[in-house]
Amino acid sequence: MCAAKAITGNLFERRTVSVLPPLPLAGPYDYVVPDGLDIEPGDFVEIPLGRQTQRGVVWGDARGDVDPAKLREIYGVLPVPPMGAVARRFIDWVSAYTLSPQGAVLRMGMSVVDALDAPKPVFRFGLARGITESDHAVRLTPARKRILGFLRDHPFMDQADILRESGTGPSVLKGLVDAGLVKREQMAPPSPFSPPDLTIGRPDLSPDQETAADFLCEKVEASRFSTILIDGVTGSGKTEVYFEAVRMALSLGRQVMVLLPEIALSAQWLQRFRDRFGVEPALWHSEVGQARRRETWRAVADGSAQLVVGARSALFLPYKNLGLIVVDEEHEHAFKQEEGVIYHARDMAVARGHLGGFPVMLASATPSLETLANVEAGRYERVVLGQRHGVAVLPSVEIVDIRVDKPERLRWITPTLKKRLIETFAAGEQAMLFLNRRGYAPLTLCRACGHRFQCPNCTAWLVEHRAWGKLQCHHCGYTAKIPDTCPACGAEEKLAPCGPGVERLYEEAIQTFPDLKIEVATSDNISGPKAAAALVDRVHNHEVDLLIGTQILAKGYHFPMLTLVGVIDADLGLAGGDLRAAERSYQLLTQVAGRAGRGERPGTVLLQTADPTNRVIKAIAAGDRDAFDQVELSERMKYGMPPHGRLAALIVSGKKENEVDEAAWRIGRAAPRGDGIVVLGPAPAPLSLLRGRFRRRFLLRTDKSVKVQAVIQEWLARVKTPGSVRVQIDIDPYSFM
DNA sequence: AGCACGCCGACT
DNA sequence: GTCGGCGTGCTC
Repeated sequence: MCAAKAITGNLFERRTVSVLPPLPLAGPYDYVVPDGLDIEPGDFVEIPLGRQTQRGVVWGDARGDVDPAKLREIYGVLPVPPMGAVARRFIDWVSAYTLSPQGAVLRMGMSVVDALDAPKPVFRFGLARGITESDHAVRLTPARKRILGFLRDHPFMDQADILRESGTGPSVLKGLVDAGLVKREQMAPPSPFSPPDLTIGRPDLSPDQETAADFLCEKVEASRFSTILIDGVTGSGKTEVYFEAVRMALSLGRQVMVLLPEIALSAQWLQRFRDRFGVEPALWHSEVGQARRRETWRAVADGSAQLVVGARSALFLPYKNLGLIVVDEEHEHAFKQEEGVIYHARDMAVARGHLGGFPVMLASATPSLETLANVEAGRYERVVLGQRHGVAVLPSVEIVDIRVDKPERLRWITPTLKKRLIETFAAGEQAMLFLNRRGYAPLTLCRACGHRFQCPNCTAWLVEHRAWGKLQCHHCGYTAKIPDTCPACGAEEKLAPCGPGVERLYEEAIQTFPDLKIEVATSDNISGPKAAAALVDRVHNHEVDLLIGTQILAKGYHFPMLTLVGVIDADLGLAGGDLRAAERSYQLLTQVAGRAGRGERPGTVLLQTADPTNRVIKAIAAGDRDAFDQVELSERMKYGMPPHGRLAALIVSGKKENEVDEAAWRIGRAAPRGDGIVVLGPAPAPLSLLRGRFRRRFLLRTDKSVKVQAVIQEWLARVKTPGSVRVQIDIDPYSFM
């Protein structure tokens, strides 16, 4: 306790603390603790800020960097469990790592505005003890008798149940309460999350899986920080194995967080969870509604939500005693947040485990090179699950050279793929065509003048969506009607779609296979868990013969009768100068390939490519992940790129191009120099115009030993940029947009 | 993030 | 002449 508090009577000796509101301020602000208020670090408090009332977290001692006369008093403490010390240190750490304000990080875990209010009281009614009806001169009407009778059999029911069961109105109940025959009691609101059932026995595991599960359980029991890669091919049963670690953590009374990419599509994962633990986990993702978010937030804070399954933002919830994090599909780029606070959830999860002193498990069939490098360096441990569980055999992968095996004009299915599709359908099996392009055609141009439809806000083509009759920008959401005439030259009926999207592929498929049930699945028509579950049901019930879709089909699904996967354009992800293009493409295509033959029937994958000698294509066809990883790692090594060196990006953006250029030039002049530091730029960012903002980019490449954050902070402190120009910092960039 | 202050276009 | 657009800056 602060000594100043003891000295009463001196107006200037006040107790002061710093409070962090969930706002992108430079840091926590100092406040005065009113007399008699008991305040500890971590408490959620209500504070005045400007002319509004804000909420924040008591961060620690006052900073004392502002005129004491300016300090205002805290209004009071909010009725929620305080934020733990580890959670606060985690926010500080993420803030320092990503170079974002602490308040911006805090905001990600305080997005539920009203979760901090006192929960609305719950009342229960029961018979007043020691009082019999005859004791009182109370008229016992039939309605009153029904209520009393019901309460005798069912003590402490809520009002709605009593009234429904007794067929009376609220006034009758109130009359009984007033007469003293029934008492009303306020109850703590029940937690919406039931504790997992830990008595369900371990499922049958293969010897491999048993060994892995035991190893993971030991790690959980040790209650020490460690990072373990669960490395196993698609279908090897990674989920079942880490479920055993989850069970162990739960049985030790610790909370568990499982991070999944694109949570909306994990209906099958949830079913497996229900089967293993007999309850619903607490879900946390963008589609969870307001009321449920509020409940979940509180249940996480008070510990009654023991298992949280979420998208990356679940990292910042105020866990009461987190003891295990699992990052499933750890290589997924969906874990990288690209806006606001820019971070990679997998890396933050490892940091969270480090601060909290518990294990973090990363699962993948195609681990990221970063993670593999950490395994090689001994920082992460690894368990390997070598074989597909059960009888399923890995699919065989064949390359189809589209330069030799040419599709017809304006067609994309090669004769070989068509033949295999026919065979598959004849055998009563299902097939999937994979094309990672939404819409009808990625580009529309005028055959008369060459005009191309471009987004007015972004450096990007407008994608035709024939289903909506619209042209759409996939970066900013801009849409326009498809005109009849060319807006540049006025020519009629000269607009031509260029290249295929899934809609166009669907058109080709129904012409080729008019008698089949064909369905398209993209984020446009399969949005949310319900739509995904319905699709899964349709495929299972064989209401679909041929599934055409984008990357949303790549992961997680298990369709036993799906035996053929055709990748329409395996070269698609390989274009462009992106550092991770090869890795990403390898991972995506491997995941897609994993959809084939997961049941008893073996699967086949056909990769259509114009470059059969490409190392990514060859590696997938050979099924040789290690060889691919080694080549890719040595390529990265050659250029000092991650995981061998460190990378950070600065994006300078603004609405006026000349201001952005001017600011970028000044930042460039102040660029750091030194051993192991290379600055590239300023260059127009690959999307040099995005959502109406002009963008210039710097890439900072350093040796591993360099403190990138400090270098960038010193760099930006040397230049002043006008308020109209924004500088975003992306530590460990993934997207090069 | 709000909310106010402040300086340029279309209206009563 | 104002009403109001959102650009810019501040909140302990």
